[in-house]
Amino acid sequence: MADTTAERILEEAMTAFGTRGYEGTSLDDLARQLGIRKQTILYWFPSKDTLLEAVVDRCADEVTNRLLRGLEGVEDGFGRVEAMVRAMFRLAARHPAILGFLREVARLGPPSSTQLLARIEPLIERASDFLQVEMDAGRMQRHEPRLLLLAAYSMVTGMATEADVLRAFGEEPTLPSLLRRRDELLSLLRAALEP
Amino acid sequence: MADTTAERILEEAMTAFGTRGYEGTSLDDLARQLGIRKQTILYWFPSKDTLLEAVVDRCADEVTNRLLRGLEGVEDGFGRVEAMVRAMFRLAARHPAILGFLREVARLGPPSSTQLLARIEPLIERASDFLQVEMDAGRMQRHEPRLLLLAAYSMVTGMATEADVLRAFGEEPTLPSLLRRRDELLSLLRAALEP
DNA sequence: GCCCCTGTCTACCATTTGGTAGACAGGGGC
DNA sequence: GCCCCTGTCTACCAAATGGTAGACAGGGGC
Repeated sequence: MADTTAERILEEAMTAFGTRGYEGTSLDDLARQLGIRKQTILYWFPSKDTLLEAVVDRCADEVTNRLLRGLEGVEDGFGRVEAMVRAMFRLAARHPAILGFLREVARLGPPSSTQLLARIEPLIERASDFLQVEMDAGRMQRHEPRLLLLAAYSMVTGMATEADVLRAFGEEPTLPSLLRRRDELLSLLRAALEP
Repeated sequence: MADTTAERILEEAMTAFGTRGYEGTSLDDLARQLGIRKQTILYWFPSKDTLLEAVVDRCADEVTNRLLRGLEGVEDGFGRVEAMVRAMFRLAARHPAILGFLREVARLGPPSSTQLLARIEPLIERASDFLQVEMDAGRMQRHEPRLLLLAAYSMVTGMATEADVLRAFGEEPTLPSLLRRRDELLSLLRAALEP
């Protein structure tokens, strides 16, 4: 958020990597978009790889914070699932490229994907444990917790991004449409989870 | 399938584009992997863009055929949903890169994404109509048909690909694991759709 | 035997890319 | 006033990339 040069570079790089891809983004393009020279980027981040690592870290932080804040004060069973979905869609609305970046990192594979996942794994663990407890207590229909999470994650990233695919499915990349998609996804999850 | 040079190039290009990305794949790499020279590729496909278009067409054909064949003879309500999911997972098992390629095309945006979607749209239309009929007849829980399709599509591509993400969710990229993911996804869909 | 057509290759080329070397501006410490 | 440190820039560079031009091998038609 601070308007330092390094921050501005990170922000723009995340957007660019998330939309045009890592290999599809040249340092010169990035610099032009920022109104600076490529060498200034290389001053702050000694190589393109280093820049990617930094963006990954920043992205992990943002996702983590957003999810944790979304969960604050929400205690009951399905409410917590709903809170997480809402948090992710809020993220997608405010910063559309971030989910695209997540997907790009997954595609790039190690070492970036390993780095990102190491940061996110605790969240997965926690969510998985929570689901297990709820299911054991009979407050949710039984499913494999981790696979359920994977399915939910796929749905969220898919439904929040993929502008062109959306168009084929009759959706416009607008905010009201995004909210409709969120509500539909919640309705699906509710049908699949509530007893 | 014919072992002509053009076919071999298309096959290898789909795999490469789907795993390393379009910009991440150079014609020289591609040629090396095929044991030929780059100029032979440019003989069959006058430019990299042209090659991409051809791969998109081929991919659309393959997905269409696979889905239509999967649906043959399956008439009852949820059975058709299940048949489509099974067909997609069969595709993923036999040709893992193809779903990655779908995703890559979505990321690349127009004109490739437009081209692909124009070919697939009839399928979406048909599936959407079918779901609407089933819901109207009370044989399925009510959801927005097109959004439901989008969610299902996202889940399938997400759960069938993303090897590294899978690892974080405790899944190995093996065939038995793939089948477990398929069954879990079907169980989710069943819970959300059957009355 | 000759010709031409198809398919692959060698030889290049201009542009782009990530990265290095070093000039230079400006501002604070002393 | 001088120094040094920080941050940005100009000037390059070697490698890689998509693409062009054209040589060449071989096989079928006649």
